Amino acid sequence: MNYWLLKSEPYNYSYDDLVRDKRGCWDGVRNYQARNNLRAMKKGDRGFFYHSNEGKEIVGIIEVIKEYYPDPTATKGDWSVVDIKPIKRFKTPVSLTDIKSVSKLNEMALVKQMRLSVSPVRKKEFELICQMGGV
DNA sequence: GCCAACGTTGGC
DNA sequence: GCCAACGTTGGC
Repeated sequence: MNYWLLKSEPYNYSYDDLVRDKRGCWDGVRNYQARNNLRAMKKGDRGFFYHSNEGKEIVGIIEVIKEYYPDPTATKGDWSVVDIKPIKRFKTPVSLTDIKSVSKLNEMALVKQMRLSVSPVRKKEFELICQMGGV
């Protein structure tokens, strides 16, 4: 199983919105590297849901429930989406500041490549952050 | 609101 | 194919 991190601005789409909807379609990605990461996702993979701009923290865990298919919101270009569902909300959200303060986590794309909206997470990083989140 | 980092575009 | 100009993201 692989692990991922998905960024969303909470005023566009928050973890609460995903919980309310029961499942969500991760659309609107317009960056090749992020798209390629979406395409590498397998059903059953897990990921973090990160709130950018407001909060700047990982708020919970999601699971990929449908592998990539064409982005219905794309009028041109070759873009993809996956479907996800919420798994568990963190007891304590893990902030970017927290992540930066842990040297083991400083290799994460979240830190090194700030603007990448869909990025891979290593198993050890995933497990450590779950612990930090109280899950 | 500012601006650094980075991606994209287009002239040459 | 290089690179300057421009646009966007997202932390601060």
